[in-house]
Order: sequence, then structure tokens, then C-alpha cells
Amino acid sequence: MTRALVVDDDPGLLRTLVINLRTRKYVVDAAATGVAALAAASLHTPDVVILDLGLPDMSGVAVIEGLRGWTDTPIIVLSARTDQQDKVLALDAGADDYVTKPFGMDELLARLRAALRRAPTSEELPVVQTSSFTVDLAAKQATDRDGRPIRLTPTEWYLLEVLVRHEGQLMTHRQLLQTVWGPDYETEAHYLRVYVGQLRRKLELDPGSPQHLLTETGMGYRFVS
Amino acid sequence: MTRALVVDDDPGLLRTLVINLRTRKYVVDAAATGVAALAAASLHTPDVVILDLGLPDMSGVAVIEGLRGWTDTPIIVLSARTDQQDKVLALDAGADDYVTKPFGMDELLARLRAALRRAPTSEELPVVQTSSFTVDLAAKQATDRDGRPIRLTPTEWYLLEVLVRHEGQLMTHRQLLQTVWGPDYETEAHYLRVYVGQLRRKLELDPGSPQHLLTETGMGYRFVS
DNA sequence: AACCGCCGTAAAAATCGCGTCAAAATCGCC
DNA sequence: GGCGATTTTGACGCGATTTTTACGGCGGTT
Repeated sequence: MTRALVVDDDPGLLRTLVINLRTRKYVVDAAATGVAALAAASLHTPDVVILDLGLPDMSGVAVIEGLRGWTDTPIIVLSARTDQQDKVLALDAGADDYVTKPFGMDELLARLRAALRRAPTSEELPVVQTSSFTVDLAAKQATDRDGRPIRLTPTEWYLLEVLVRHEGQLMTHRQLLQTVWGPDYETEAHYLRVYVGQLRRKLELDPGSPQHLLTETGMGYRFVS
Repeated sequence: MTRALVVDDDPGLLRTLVINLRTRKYVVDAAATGVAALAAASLHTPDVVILDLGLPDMSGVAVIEGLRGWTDTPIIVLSARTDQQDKVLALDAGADDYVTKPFGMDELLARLRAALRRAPTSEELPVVQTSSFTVDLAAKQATDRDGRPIRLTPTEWYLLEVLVRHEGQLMTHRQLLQTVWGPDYETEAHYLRVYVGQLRRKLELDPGSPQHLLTETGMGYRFVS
């Protein structure tokens, strides 16, 4: 299943796009303003965004930047022939491709397929399950054995994500600190003790003898499922 | 599948590089700052890094050092003709190659292929197996015949790693001491007896008559699988 | 057979790293 | 500006690891 978000303030064009995409078996969300687009994207996490520049409430670039702040999902921009400058700015801001209006639906669909094909993020992010908790990387959600959500702070989540993505691998103190806190914190190994401890208290059945978030004394930590 | 990380603060150039690499079937991650680059590198463990010097937030050398702290992945540096001095520093810091801007995409791609060819093909499996244990260098994990993890201390691990990486070769006392303990410990040959003994007790089926961690009296030790 | 250099084992001593708790500082949101 | 949540910092006991010390065996040489 591929989920597309279409953003256009022209009701007629929007309708055409939605109908055509639904015919091609895409699951389609629609938005007519920049604000609505950002809200919908965050709610539905589409696999691709089709974005018309020149929305009433925000500049196209602002919308792209808003998306790029948290996702790498491909963005295909629609632009009128006169918006040459806007187009360049949009690409610099992080758009993946553009289509000049007027365009044929076939061309748009082809570019859409191409964008999805090369998107590295459309790779399935795994849901990792252990005997005491489950981590859904795509949904950014951890749940306990009964499926109840576990509340994690941003730092806790990021640390858990890095460990889970490298399942089975030893992650050195330096590597974890560099990834989660940044290069200036390489020596703050103490942060790790505090946060790993917090994760264990929230995730492990018996935080005193952890089964999945393991300490490798003097080296780092390792996640095993 | 080869994974590349491209780091450049110029959106136009970044985009050009990403598109060209994706066309060549690389899986590409992108970053515009040093901090983002280090985080992305640790999260995605690329097979090669293309790094523009002169990022806004960190010096190129700092980024290279940050990477070299935990990975040997090839780093190709992009530098303007005027950054002659920076270039030297970057190479000293551990970069593998450099390309002077402006450059042709063909040249960059050629150097990239060359770097990947030289590298001990990172996603290659550095897993060494013997009749009684297995060593996974990437995951930093040793397991017994039944796949159960064997707990090693940092010193034990580094010593084992050095021996395994030079499988079949005789490693002199001096070589081992210098690599694992540092240049000031060349004479502490006794450390080796203690730690090789510990490794044998943890890894060999019969520590009394070792099959894989062999003593070469008067000279050093040798690992054979 | 006694000596000597080298090796292996064991265990004590010294050092270092880890987990925990809780207070202080900071952040984010209203 | 105030409040709750989160991050950062500090202190301490405990356990793990490294270093040091001691002892015994093996093999070659005299």
C-alpha cells in the first residue's frame, strides 16, 4: 500500500489528481492549504507528497522546510511555467522532483513511480519485538507486552532507536553519544548510564537484570531481542 | 547495495550529487551540517562518505575525527582549490581521497569506485569461525558453538580482535602489546600470558591444549581457525 | 641432575566503570 | 512569567576489570 498526500488549492486540479491516483491504487489524502498539508503529513505519514507551489497561506518553500524538518519522504512539486525562481528555491529546500504545469497525468505518474523507487525511506522500517516490549520505528512508538503505549522522552526515544536499529551490534559509548547528543558530548558517558537506566525501568520486565538492553562494561551497550 | 552519505552545505551541489549517485544505484543519505553528518553516519553506517570541507557548524577535520573514532569507512573529501592547507589536514586526519572543486561527476564517481575497491568492503562479513567459537568483528561479539554469546572484557576483546584480524600470522609479543596496551607497555609480556590464558579459558574447548590460540615460544602468539 | 628462561595458572590488590538516586538547571508550553 | 516535563549534574556504593604478585611446570643446556 502506498500512501500519497496531494496538496493543491485549485479544487478542480486537486480532484483530478485524487481521482487518478485512487484509480492507480494509491491511498490518497488531500489538503488545500500549507497548514492543512503539514498537519495531514504528520498525521498520515505519506510515502510521497505532491505539492503545488503557490498556496494561499504559506510559500511552497515553507511547506517543504516544514516537512523536511522531520521526514525524508519524497516531495514532487507542481509549478506553473512562470515560477522558475520558486522552482529552484523549492528544489534547494529539499524537493525531489518538479513537474511544470500544464502536465500530462502520465508524466506525473511516471515521476511519482521514479520518486518512490529511489526513496531510501520507503524501505520498510522494521517493528522489533522482544519478550517484554515492542518498538515500531516507523510509528515512533514503543509498547509493552499488552500493546499499551510506553511514554518515552525525546532523548530516550532517540537512544532506543539507535540501539534498536543496530540490533545485535555493540554500540560504543562514543558512537551513541555522537549520534544522540552530538560530537561535543563524546566524553559524557554518564548520560548513557542515566538514560539506559531510564529505558530499562520503562521497558525491561526486571530492570535490575536486563534481558535486551545489555551493558558491555568498558565498551558500550547492545540491544538484543 | 552500497550506501553513501553525502555531506555538503550547498543545496544545489548536494542535490546534484544525490541525484547522480541515486542514478548509479547507490542508496544515498544526505546531510548539510557536521552534526547531522555524524548522526546520520552512526545511524545508517554508510559504506562511503563524501564530505565537503567548510561546513557551517564544524571544521571538516573535526567531522573526520568524529567518524574515525569508530569507523574505517572510506571518506572522500571535496575541497575548493584555495583550501590547500585544509586538504592536507583532512588527509592527515584520516580522509582517504580528495577531489578539488570544480570537479566532473565522472571523476568523483571513479574515485568513489576506487575507494570502495580499496576498502575491505565494509558490508562484507568479517565473521571468523572456528570449530569451537565464532568471532563477529562488526558486531563486536564472540559466540560459542551453540551461538551463545561469550562475555569478554574490553582488553580481552581487543587482543582477540588483533589476533583474529591477522589470522594465520605470527604476532610478536611486541606487536600485540603495542597495539592493545600502547607503546609504553612493550616489555610487559606477562600481560599477554594472563590475557591469552583468559581467552583460552573462555573460547577453547580444552584450554589446556588450545587449538586456535597458539603459543609460539619465545616469539608470540598465532590465531588459526 | 641442576640451572635457566619462558610459559601458564591462580588469586590478591588496585583501579575503574556502572547503576541509582536525587537535586539543580533548563526547556517548552501556556 | 509560571508551571510541568525533561535534561544535566553530582555523590556514592558496588561490582567488574586490570594490574600486580606468587608459584609451579616444561624443555633445553651444561
